[in-house]
Amino acid sequence: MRILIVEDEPTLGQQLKSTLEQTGYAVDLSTDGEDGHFLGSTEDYDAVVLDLGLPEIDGLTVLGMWRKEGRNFPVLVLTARDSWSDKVAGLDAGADDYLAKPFQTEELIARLRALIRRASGNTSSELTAGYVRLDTRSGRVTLDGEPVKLTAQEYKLLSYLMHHKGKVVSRTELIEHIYDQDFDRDSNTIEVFVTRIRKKLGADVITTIRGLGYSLDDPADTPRA
Amino acid sequence: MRILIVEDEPTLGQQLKSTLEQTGYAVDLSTDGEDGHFLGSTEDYDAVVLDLGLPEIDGLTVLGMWRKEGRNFPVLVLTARDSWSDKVAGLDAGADDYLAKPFQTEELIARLRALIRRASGNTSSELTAGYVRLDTRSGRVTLDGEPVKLTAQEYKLLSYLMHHKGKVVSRTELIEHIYDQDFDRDSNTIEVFVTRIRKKLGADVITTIRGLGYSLDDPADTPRA
DNA sequence: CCTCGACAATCAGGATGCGCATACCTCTAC
DNA sequence: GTAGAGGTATGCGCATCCTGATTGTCGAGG
Repeated sequence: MRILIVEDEPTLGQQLKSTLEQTGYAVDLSTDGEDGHFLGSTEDYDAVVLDLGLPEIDGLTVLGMWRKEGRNFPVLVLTARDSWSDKVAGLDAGADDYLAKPFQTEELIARLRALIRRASGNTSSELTAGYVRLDTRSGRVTLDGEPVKLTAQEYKLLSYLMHHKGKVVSRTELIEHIYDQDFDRDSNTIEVFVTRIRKKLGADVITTIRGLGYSLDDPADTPRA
Repeated sequence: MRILIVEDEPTLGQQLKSTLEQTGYAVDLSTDGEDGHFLGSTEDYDAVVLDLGLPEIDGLTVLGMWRKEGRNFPVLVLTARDSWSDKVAGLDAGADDYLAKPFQTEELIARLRALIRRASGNTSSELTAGYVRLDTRSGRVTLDGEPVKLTAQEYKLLSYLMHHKGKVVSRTELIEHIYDQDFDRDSNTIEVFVTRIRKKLGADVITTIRGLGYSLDDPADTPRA
């Protein structure tokens, strides 16, 4: 999962970035509205953390522009001001959630998790597909009830696929959402991790669609032929 | 739009109900968890406002039960307690948003609006023509309900035709859209793939218009000749 | 009505390149 | 130093695509 943070205060921004990275997200950080808007318009994010009190361009304006451009990633708005009218304005401008400074980092993480989960149409923090079960909250994966040990990257890949269950996900899409901005796109890492995951969870969890990408299917969703 | 409010405090509940009704919603009000759970399980709501501090059954429990039952209406949680851990628990239990008491009614309305808007943003990505069904999201094709395995090129060709259902598509147009940039135009690949698709989906899905190109027609759209 | 030319459909063999697996290297953490 | 993880490099097998030849079909004109 790839996150964009737009936060003008460098210390807070950096702190957020590293916290989220430790949690397993790929994070891009932008410190002003213009740059942030550009990134959000050109790159593909799973969620955005947006500070309203930005220099030059107001956060609300940036948000408005994104929505006008058709960008529909979930946006969590940070606001220093505590007036509820600002919050309402934010929500009406297309924000999906907001958080008033100061806040607990745990809460930010929980809200991001909820946003991403919701954006993928899931209501529970548990994702399942066949015998595989993934708890986004605890970061645990079980196969047929038995806990399975996945490495960080394996988890990220599997998590992204499970959030987009049933969808064909291209290799580039995976790379874009698992790694941040600059990463060597000509590499076979994805294939390698797919292989490793298959070794741990069974060959049939991830389906290859030759020439298009990968797909994770829930047998329950596939009406028998 | 139909809303369910589960709130044990009668005054607040009634006040919310009338406010929301003035805004144009149809509102059901329940004053305890058990009844509220029953309503949510049996009736069909567009959104639910749920107080966490309920007698008898905890709001979190109710929410958990709903989610387990597969109910996926958006839920906005009300909490008197201000501890962030409760909020985190709520979000992880499947809440879509929360609001801490006391709150401004305007804010509640704005958030409900946002929730409903978001929930209705599910656009299906299915194209159909006769017995053929193509889901652009999952990249899957079914014929009369039966899944059909197409290769990448077959899929691209079919997809393009279905996106331009009823239109006559020339061979050059197909080549230009399926292959990138320069491709040997003197080649009969398109014909080959048309043949293959016809073999898998039936000869009548793609009509040949001699000298012009191909066309994919939906029998439903074609008044009988 | 038949013939002929042009266009379309089909078939099969061979090249391509995609995806898989495995081994190898680097880096970090302990 | 060791162990585990992430990433790179390489060879192989096979599904998939393309090519080119052949067969089939349509339609106009004699």
